[in-house]
Amino acid sequence: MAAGFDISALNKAQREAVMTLDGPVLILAGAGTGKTRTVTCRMSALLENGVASKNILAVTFTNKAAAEMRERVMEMVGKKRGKDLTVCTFHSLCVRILRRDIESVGYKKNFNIMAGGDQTGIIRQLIVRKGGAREKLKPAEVMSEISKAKNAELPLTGIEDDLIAEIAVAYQNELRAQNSIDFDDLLLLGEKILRENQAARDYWRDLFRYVTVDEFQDTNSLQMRLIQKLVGEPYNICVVGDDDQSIYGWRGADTANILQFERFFPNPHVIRLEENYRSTEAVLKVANSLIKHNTGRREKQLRPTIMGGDLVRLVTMPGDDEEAEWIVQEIVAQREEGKTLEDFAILFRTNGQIRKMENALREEKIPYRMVGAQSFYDRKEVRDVLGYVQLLADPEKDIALLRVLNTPPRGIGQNTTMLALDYSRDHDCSVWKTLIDEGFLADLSTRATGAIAKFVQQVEDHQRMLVDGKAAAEVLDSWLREMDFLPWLMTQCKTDKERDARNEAVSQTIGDVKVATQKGKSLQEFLDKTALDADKNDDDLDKKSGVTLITLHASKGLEYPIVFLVGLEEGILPHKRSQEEGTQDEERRLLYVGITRAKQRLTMTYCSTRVKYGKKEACEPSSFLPELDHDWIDEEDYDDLMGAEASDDDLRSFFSGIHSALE
DNA sequence: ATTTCCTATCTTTTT
DNA sequence: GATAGGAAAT
Repeated sequence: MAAGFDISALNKAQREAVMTLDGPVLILAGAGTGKTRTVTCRMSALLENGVASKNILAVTFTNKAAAEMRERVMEMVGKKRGKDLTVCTFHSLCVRILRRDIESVGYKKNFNIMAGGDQTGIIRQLIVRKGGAREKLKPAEVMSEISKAKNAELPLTGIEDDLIAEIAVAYQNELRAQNSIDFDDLLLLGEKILRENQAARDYWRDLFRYVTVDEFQDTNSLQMRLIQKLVGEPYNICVVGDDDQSIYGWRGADTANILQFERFFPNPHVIRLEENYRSTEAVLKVANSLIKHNTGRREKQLRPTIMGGDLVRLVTMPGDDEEAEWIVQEIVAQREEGKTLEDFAILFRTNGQIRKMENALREEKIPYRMVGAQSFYDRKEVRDVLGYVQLLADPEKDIALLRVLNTPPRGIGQNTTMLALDYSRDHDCSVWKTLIDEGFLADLSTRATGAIAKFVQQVEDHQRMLVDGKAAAEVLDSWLREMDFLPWLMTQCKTDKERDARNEAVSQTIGDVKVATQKGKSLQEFLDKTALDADKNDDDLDKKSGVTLITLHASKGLEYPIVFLVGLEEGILPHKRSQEEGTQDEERRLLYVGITRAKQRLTMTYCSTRVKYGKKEACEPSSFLPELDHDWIDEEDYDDLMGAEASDDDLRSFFSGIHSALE
């Protein structure tokens, strides 16, 4: 028996989960109840009981969660035995299914995954072309309608708004013409293959005999259907979830799936984990008092194992400046008590709230790490570099070609680009083919043809270097040098900080190419991975030290000794939009998730004023605040706190500041 | 064709 | 208060 796998360390319910290996299992795991531990132990138990690692599949929602789960199982059973485990997201699972059999649903094998900015770009173009610009149609709205239709298995033509339907159909045609699919197609086609192609279904069912789905409350109906197709008798499926932590309703997640589960997979073994090992009683009392205001949830109580604890603090701030400054001061003060920066997390509802906090931290020279801000792969310079990689792999991918055609500027402007695009459409060929087409070049000015010839030459030269066996990363690097990409990029930057960040991003991308190709991956495989790896951040987050700044959404599954939950104002949490859409329950769950991240200390703040769009506006306290159990809350006011501290702590730290400055 | 300067719009949350 | 997209100037 491998070390590290100790069943006696588990409680009764957890042990039951670990020992029930066959048949459908539904684990209802409240926040902080040792869910990950239970699931990883259960997977180790499967291995202990002789199930081959290649027959085990665990599906998660983020790549990060997948990596973490894999690592923890490996720790328990050893690298060798866990080697062939499949732990991945729904989306990467579907990529595997599609790579094998996509031809049976009418796409070519070397399909392309369309995500992020490229997707928005296509939609934006189509909005302009179809005349949606004057209706102020937003790409995000169109995308969300398309996504809804796909997830509900409805035809795009059935979208209610005629204009959006038209754009949606055009969008799908565009993707099809590019042999590209988007995130939703990934699931849609994966499910379709499993449904229609019996050989494929048999193959995957035979391979994955034991399936685990993490964060089950976040599955949408399409993912649910996919699971159904993937898991056949004897239904060795285990799902883990908590309806109180369902915060992705806007992406189609449906807690009804937890109920559905019992219909699709008969007589599941239901196990409830309600004993919380993470937070103090005070934190849990407040969390429970909030969540019980939601209707239609499975009644459950998180039972504390750590009794008492500091009262939850609720501090009223005059404005968002003071909020940021005060929190930073708190961190400084508590650090002196021996806490490390990694113990602190600041949680907020919207990304717009980050900046003030960042500035305040930087002023005090406190390092911080950010989660859930802009995705690495959505950065302009990274997508440009990836565009060039795509060109090396296949110049007929129009989107990539158009993206870098004049980036950096090389004399192929809007006019020429539009002409090329029209020509390629008329002749039903790729833009690349157009650029090397005599018939097209004949009508252009010598200046334009010269610029195009030079570009085409570059592409061909570097493709040849690749064929000649030169490493892809080197080819890419020399090409970027040849076109003075970095110098040009630097001129686009305003600050040194920006220059550093972009420089770093570019060299990291080149490094990523190097690593991937050294591992024997093709360039196309590398590009696929980047498309799915939306949660990749600048550096490995865990390696970075400092205070964590994180959105409530991104914080799910994480825990911190000391949590600041900021901006508890009506319109922010609950978000203004949720009132219009009637989704306050989800906002309440979001706050619940935030509260239950805290292990020891929780401080919530709200501001009487906040700067929005550069204008100071008055704010109301969040309507959730009166719902909280005030027996466990200590209400404080910024002015009182500062008044009191100025005569005491503040002065002391002021003088110690002077003291250290003189040293 | 490219740069620069102005203006309208924006803020949920993400695989 | 940033940023993207458009008009005007180079």
